[in-house]
Amino acid sequence: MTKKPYYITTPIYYPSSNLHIGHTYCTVMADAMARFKRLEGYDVRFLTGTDEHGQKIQKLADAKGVTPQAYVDEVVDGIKKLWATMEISYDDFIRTTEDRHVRRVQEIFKKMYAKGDIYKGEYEGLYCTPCEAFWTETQAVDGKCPDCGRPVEKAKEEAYFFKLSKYQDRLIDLFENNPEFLQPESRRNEMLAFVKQGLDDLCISRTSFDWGVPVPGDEKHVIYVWLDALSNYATALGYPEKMDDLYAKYWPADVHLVGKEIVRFHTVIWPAMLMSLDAPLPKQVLGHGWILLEGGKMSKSRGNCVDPVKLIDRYGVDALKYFLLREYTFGQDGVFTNEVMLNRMNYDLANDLGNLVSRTVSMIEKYDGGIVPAAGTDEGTDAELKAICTGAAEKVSAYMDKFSFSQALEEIWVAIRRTNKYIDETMPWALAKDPEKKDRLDTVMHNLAEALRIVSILIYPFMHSTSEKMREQLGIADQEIRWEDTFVFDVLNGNTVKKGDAIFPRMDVEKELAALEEMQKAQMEEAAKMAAAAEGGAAEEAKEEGEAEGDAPEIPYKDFIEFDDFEKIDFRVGKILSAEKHPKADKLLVFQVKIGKDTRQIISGVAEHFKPEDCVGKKVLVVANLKPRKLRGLESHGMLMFADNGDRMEFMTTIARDGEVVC
RNA sequence: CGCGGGAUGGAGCAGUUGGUAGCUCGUCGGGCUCAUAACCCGAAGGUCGAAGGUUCAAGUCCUUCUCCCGCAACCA
Repeated sequence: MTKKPYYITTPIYYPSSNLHIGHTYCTVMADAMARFKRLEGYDVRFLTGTDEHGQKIQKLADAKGVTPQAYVDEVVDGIKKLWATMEISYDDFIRTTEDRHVRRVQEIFKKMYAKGDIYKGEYEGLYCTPCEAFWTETQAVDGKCPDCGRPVEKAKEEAYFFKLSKYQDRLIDLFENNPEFLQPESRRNEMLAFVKQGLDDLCISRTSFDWGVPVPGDEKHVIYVWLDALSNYATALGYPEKMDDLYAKYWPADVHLVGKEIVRFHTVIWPAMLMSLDAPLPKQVLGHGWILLEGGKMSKSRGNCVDPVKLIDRYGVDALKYFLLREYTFGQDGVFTNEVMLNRMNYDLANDLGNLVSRTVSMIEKYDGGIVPAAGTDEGTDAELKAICTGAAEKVSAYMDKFSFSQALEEIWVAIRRTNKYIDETMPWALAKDPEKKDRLDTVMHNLAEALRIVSILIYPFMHSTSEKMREQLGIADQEIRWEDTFVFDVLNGNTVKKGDAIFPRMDVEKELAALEEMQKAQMEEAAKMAAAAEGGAAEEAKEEGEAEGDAPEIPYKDFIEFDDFEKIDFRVGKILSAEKHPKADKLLVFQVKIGKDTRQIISGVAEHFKPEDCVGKKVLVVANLKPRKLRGLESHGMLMFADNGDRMEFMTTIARDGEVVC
């Protein structure tokens, strides 16, 4: 009998820094699904990896004074270690810098070129000369380079384009006729709207940096991120050079699991690429939500980042995995707090499951000398217990098919709670006092052991170590774990249980919260230190603390300017007479600033950082001769100076008198 | 009218194709002592953001509105 293939992937992560709990979340889901499908009897292939090219990596490496390869090698090493710690059961880990990938991406490029879907054109964008970087209109903050803050200008460079627009109709068709292709459904509508808006051809090469896969036959170009990165799902299977082995078996992928922020690339660009290649499309793309912290996204510079390794050290892999899978509903954002996590671990793992194992094994040891008795005659409540336990697997499967991890686990816990209840109903301690009821007592003990045996199989895909611990205590560690064994009861007989340590010790939530807070404080202090170090010039130190998404880019020094240039700036002390919100902009504050005899209006984008009333009366540093400019209808005559650490801003205050010159 | 998401008992969330509103925690009361001060039972508590509409029937479909949250715009 040949097993049905099942191919599941995570995104390939960008190793610009260490990963946080969001990446962990995604990978844990993929792992649970992979393990689940294996247990169900599928021939599973689970792919993860890293996307290692691009300008950002090149720059980070430069700043650190190492080659890009050396830089990514180190980070990737860390990522692999994390996955080892998380016991992630991937079958393949692809790195886009690997020869197998580079070669195959070039083949893919050639194929698409031969098909006529790639043409050479001109890429027009905003160019920052010193950084040698192109930015889009939206990336460039206010006509300035987001990296160095210097002005960008419109520029063109020769580039290759993919005729994405050619596939617009087929993509619309895909979304409209294959509701399964993209889940959850809300995302599908979003993408459909996006595609219907009209698609631009996609720029797929760059000449402004060289850390990438060279364009075959035109080596001053490197292939730009998406063509390179998305291809991994196929190149990892050998496509297009070796199609008869893994590719033949596993493509098209059953599931690409991705974060909601990259759904677009996976459901528009990737399918279009495959259409161009005349290759089958993946069966499904699933966009999961984000794990948010109270008060917004995680940010390492704020020090409020959740470090999965620290949580694992403290609570164990299984507890963390359980929490992630149980607490959040797929596709939706969820909020992470230590308290929620600790409570979840206590209630479900320690109280319900751990305690159940503990009390059951104790009783079997006490009443039956540790030997699990054979099945006896059914009575009263036994049938219901059996029905729930043997029926759980089917329900779990149904939920797993929908990627409803949370509900799948809930279903397992229904069985666990029912088993706890069963103990109360049957009152073994009372049975034990009456020798005539020994048969009944044995039956109860047998049934409890059976229930736990089934639970141990059900939880295996989610918490395999815990499953193994349970099976050890139940005395069935040497038996193979098979999904079909959850459908039957009455199989244990005569095996010896052995009480061990609590599989999930109950935690003192108060104490743990305090300890975690302590850790977090240390983390924040460290972050602050790093920031200080960076300001002091040790920019490369801070890079270690940089993070993947949503982080402030690290700030290199600007190029030298002439003294003449410096002299052009007229710094003054100004006193803020009044401040109010800009009526037509959320982020702007309108200040009336007194500089000596002169009072003028200055607008700053700091409404998120200060309440207007808190600004009044401050004496601050002002650039007085900046050319006036209108901002959403109001004129600004100058610029207020702030210290900015990325999250928090401070006025550059002074005790000097307003109007005084700063030199 | 920039795009999108959300609004369900005190808190956090589930609610598949429309058919008596569920779960966990918390609260109150009770039971039990095998067990990790754990377990079990019962109760209180919701006009499912508001208003209309479709339907025999709507948290679930349609329209309008209010309020939150991302992203986008404004950040001299």
